[in-house]
Amino acid sequence: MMKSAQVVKALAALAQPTRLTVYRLLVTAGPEGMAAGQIAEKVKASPATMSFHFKTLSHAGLVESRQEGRFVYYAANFTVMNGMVNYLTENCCGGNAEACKTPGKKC
Amino acid sequence: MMKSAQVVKALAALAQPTRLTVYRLLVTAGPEGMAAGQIAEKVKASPATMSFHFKTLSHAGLVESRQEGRFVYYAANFTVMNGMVNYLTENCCGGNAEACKTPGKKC
DNA sequence: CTAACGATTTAATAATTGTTTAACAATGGA
DNA sequence: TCCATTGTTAAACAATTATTAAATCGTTAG
Repeated sequence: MMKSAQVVKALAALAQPTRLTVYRLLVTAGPEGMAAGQIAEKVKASPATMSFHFKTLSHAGLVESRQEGRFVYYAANFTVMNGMVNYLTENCCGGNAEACKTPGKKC
Repeated sequence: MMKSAQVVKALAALAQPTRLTVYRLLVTAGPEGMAAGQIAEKVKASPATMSFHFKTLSHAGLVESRQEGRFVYYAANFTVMNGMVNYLTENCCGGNAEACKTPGKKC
């Protein structure tokens, strides 16, 4: 089970428009990821701002990076996000799915 | 489809230790929810602080409230969280599940 | 080696967020 | 009605966060 502090960190990392866009971009890109500059261009942010955001996402464990020549590639890591979702939905309705009267929710 | 701004708001609402605890408490409590004071006692926060956090969660659409006598009951609303999760995982690996090499991830 | 390119770091600033205290509603029992 | 109970609101302050500009680090082509 993921620790509360790590979940908070992951949620905070995604709770920012630029980072949320970046993360979704990387989710779509798949395991190969994208180069930092390529992402920066897509989201229209300066290199320094991007580095700041990448650091936040990395520190939260949501993305991983690898150097390839002069480029740094970033790729999404789904493990933390899955852990986050599981943490949030744990013991829904006291573990009793039938008690869950919220329409559209599959406990 | 949920809008980016709303997803950011929901993520930000959950990206705080006290609010995350409160939300999980309400997820476990189910549709009946819990009284504000009962929650405050559980998470050891002052009434004013709780009101501030409830407002943040409500404004994000993550919880709903109803008055019952002198008590205000709060209950989790799963629709926004489901929308949030769908927004995050949309188009994983370019929509090609076989391209998803991340272990443990079910695209 | 030198210069250009891609990205990160640092320091400074502006904006946002969380907590506290005190004052203010609203409800219901005596 | 009076008063205790339950929560919310408002103002002030400390702490955190996002952005910018300038300097720096690594890599590779010439």
